[in-house]
Amino acid sequence: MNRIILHIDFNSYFASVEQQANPFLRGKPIGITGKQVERSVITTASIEAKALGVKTAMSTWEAKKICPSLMLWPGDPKKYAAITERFNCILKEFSPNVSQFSVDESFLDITNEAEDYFGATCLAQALRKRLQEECGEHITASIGIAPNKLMAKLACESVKPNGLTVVRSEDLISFIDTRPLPALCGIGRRIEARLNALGIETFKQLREFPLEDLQTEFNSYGTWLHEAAHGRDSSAVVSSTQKGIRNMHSEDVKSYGHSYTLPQDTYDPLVLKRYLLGLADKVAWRMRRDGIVSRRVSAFVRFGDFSSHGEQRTFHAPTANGLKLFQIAWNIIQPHLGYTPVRLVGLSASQLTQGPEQPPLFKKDRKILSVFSSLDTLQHRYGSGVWQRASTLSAKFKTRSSGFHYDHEV
DNA sequence: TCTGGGGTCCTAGGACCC
DNA sequence: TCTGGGGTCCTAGGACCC
Repeated sequence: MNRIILHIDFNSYFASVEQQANPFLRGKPIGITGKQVERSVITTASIEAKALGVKTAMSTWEAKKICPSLMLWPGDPKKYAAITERFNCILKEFSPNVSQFSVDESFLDITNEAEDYFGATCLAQALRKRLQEECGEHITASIGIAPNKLMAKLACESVKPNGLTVVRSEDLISFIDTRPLPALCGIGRRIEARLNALGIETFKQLREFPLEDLQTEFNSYGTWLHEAAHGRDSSAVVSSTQKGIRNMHSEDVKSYGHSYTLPQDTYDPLVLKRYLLGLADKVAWRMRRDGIVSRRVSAFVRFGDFSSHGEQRTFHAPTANGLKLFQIAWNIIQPHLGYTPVRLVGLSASQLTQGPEQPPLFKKDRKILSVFSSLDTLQHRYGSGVWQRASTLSAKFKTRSSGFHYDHEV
């Protein structure tokens, strides 16, 4: 049976959320950035900013040069995620099969709800109306409808902003042929260049290129490209209704990570330890919240010259203990310090399994664990940021302490 | 005077086991 | 004195997405 898949993508999401919340920002070119506005990139440009040439991933410095009237606004990822949670509740009113693809994109399998493409169009219009009522007129979405996820996303991409495109099975090929290669989710800069090198510049050429030669060049990815050029994609919309947004990660998420660009590049190991421990605690808290433990840590630094270094370590007793994650991460990073100042530190935990950590052997450690359990309860109730290790406070607060005893503190 | 922060998947090669 | 074949686990690195 033919499926009907709907892809929805919120236009200039972070910028629209800010404009909806703050009338002063409406109609103005704004760029949402990372925490350190001056050392960051544009994560989302408002529609007005896009019209003036500002693009996602541009450095803020470059964006300002192109568009001097651009207002830079540090983003608030937690706020956006909370709003996404509300959107997802609305989407579930329209189909039980909703799969969140990113913070501002979701897929819905509406085969049973819509019955045919006319029904699908009506459903899409009703969905959009419902979203407007709930979230306000400044937050708009584009919708693509097609027989599979890949094509629904391609359709959605073709009508930004605020459009609705329906591609029926019989129109798939002619539709694909109107799109450039990089419009497909899965063809990035490198893949495009390699395709071009084979003389492939359009989907028609990709379709006609011998499958075996594609496989020689791209291995299994060659098969995928071949299928995509024919408009085929059999992947299912895997619903996350059972899990809820909070816990949607507990089942299939593969890693938990955080990274942080420092306010200034630094050589100071104490400063780096402070941030790294903060990141480790954030990662550990999310794991405990979701009932997950990890047995692999990767840590990385980016230096002032933008070279970077990272390594992974696997261990055999899975943990969700921030201090343990930190210690492993520090052991990875520490040997590489000292020659070039550090710009960014990051840490990620993977090889995840369900379940509580093995209770520690020693009484002292069990005591620490119970303290964390209480802190987790607090954090659950009042949100993250409700507690912080003394050692992760900025330097001026710990001038009287005896330095940084990361293995003795709670 | 420069480039965020969150993820996923794939491949290749070495170690190790049976 | 030579050295199979299958499988898993681990690390490094590269590509992609938003």
